[in-house]
Amino acid sequence: MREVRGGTNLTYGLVETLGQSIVSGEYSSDRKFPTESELSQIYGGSHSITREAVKMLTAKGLLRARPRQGTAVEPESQWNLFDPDVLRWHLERKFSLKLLLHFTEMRLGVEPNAAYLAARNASAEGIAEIRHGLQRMKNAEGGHDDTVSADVAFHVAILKATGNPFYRRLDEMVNTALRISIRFTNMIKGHEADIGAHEAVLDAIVARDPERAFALMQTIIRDVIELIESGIAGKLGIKGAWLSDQEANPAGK
Amino acid sequence: MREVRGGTNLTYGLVETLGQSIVSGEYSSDRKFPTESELSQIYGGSHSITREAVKMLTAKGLLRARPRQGTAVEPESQWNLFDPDVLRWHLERKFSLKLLLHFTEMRLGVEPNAAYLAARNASAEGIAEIRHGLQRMKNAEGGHDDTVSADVAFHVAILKATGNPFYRRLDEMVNTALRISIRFTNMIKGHEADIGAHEAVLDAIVARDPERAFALMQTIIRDVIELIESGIAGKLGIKGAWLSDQEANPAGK
DNA sequence: CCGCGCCTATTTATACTATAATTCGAGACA
DNA sequence: TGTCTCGAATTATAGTATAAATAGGCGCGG
Repeated sequence: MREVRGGTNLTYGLVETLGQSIVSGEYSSDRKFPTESELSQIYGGSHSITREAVKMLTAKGLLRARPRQGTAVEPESQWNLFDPDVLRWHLERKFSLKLLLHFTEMRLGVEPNAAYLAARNASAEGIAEIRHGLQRMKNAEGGHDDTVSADVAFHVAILKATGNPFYRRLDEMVNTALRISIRFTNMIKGHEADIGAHEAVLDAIVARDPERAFALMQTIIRDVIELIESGIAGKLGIKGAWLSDQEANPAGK
Repeated sequence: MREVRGGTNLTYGLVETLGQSIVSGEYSSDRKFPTESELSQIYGGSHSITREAVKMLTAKGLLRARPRQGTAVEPESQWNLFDPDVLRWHLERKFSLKLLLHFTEMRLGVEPNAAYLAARNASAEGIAEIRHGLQRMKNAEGGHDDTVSADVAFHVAILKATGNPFYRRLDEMVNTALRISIRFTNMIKGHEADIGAHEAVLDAIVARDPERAFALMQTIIRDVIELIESGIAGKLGIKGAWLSDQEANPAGK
């Protein structure tokens, strides 16, 4: 998990404020974005601060700046979606089943294979961390820990146990996905994380059985996907306003 | 594929130069990095340019800047590894089987599932693009196209056909992985992309058979992984200097 | 001798002013 | 209607200056 440096100085504060406003849809690629000069007026800070903050957001793919055209929000297809800050700002976005589905489809690609690699590569420390995550999940069931933090800890420990830097770097993606997911499961009750299924994954990892770890994790996540797809199909009484993501329906604004 | 904006102005030029130098290991987290003032002297450009470039690299997780400490390269664990520029700069890094393995393990997580999702979600245009990629691969076999570009086109078309923005955004990761991979396969001859196996994936997608598409793509990539692991185990006559990645062996510097 | 507090120096952070460069849009001319 | 030129809009770059953060060294007291 990356140390967040927002808010400690003016530049980072502006990056945070603008980043959230962009990812949450307040500014978008089909609407006018303030010029640098306007940004300085609206948010305070000097021209230098504004330029530096705009450059940081440009580096993350959120903004583009051109002489005479000014500064604009890039289409979402240009955003660096795996950037830890961009991921985190997604938590400011209005809940949407479509977005949750996309996140969970990504988890479906990543996490079974992470479990597979963890079963092959995990060190003793790695396994201890997964075990700790599971224990936290059990504690959370009794109200002694935070459910989503515990779930995140378990899954992130598996990513780390892969020994692969790319998987490790997906920790923020999983964190964000799970925090969005909890909003969904809170809506529909009766769908808590299945601790037994998670424990089975840990057992397969400990047993150094990659294929089994893969299959078990795949099942966990496919179940979530089915649930989400049920929601999208209207089978769970979820309101239509939560079906689509903000860019998919710009006319709805 | 993202439009690359390096070199068109001083700030972007400096970002490109420093980014390459960092990712290729010329600057690293255990060695002194120039102060802003030194950067201005070494690379030219004013203080503003230097600050803006440093901020951009900070936004990508490559650098950190603190009063009095100066500017330093972050440990690789902090780098935004899925950042398109960071990925591209990996091509400047010395070849390493370990790094290729990491990339390919990531592909193993992503691409079978991309094929699965493409089989479920691909539009007619999406399928046409995959088909075009395959045709390019066939053309490349006869010397009428570039092998790696064609391979990239096929795989990226599948990512796009998923309809999922996260998968779509992994195009640079796959591109980089394949460009590194070609260096390996060029070393050991006799291991070109298996066009038939790729065609079978397309057929499964066209047939809307997700599980089959998944399995076929998984096989393609597992085969590459086995080959890489053979190389790592010394079974292919690959020299030891190419086994490890640059950060894994700082003492070897 | 060790720990704590204070001061100084180092480097980034911020502000400001000014000019240069890019590029879009409008108007004029052929 | 198309092309070219010019002016304006906005970013890009340069430079100067001060403020803020903070590391390190030194001195003093226990």
